[in-house]
Amino acid sequence: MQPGSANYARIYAIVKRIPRGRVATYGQIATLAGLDGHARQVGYALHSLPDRSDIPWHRVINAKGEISPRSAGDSHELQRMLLEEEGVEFSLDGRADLKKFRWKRPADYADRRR
DNA sequence: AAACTGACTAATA
DNA sequence: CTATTAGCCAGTT
Repeated sequence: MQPGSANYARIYAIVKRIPRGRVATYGQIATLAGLDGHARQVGYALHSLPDRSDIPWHRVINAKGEISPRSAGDSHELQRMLLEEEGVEFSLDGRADLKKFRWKRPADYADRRR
């Protein structure tokens, strides 16, 4: 983790809630985390994430339903593989059907905290 | 401190 | 479908 982890913590908290076989977009995460408009920040948070963290970072993809390629040019393949194992299917273009796999936060989970 | 960068998104053309 | 523009804002240099 890194400086200013206040926001990171929220982002991670949301990502952690993404159930198996589901994905969420950066913008969505940002909004759910109360950081509406900070989509990029979400990307940063995940970027700084240690490899063996318990955060299912691979379930976070961009608004096109695609896995965001990064300069490093490696882990995004792994990401796709992980998602496919969870049941998320990718078309030949490497896109997932957000209509089907997009995670939606349960409306009444509000009291679930503690 | 100013400029640059970036796992982004959405609206237009 | 691609290209362009603009909005967003923290981390790095």
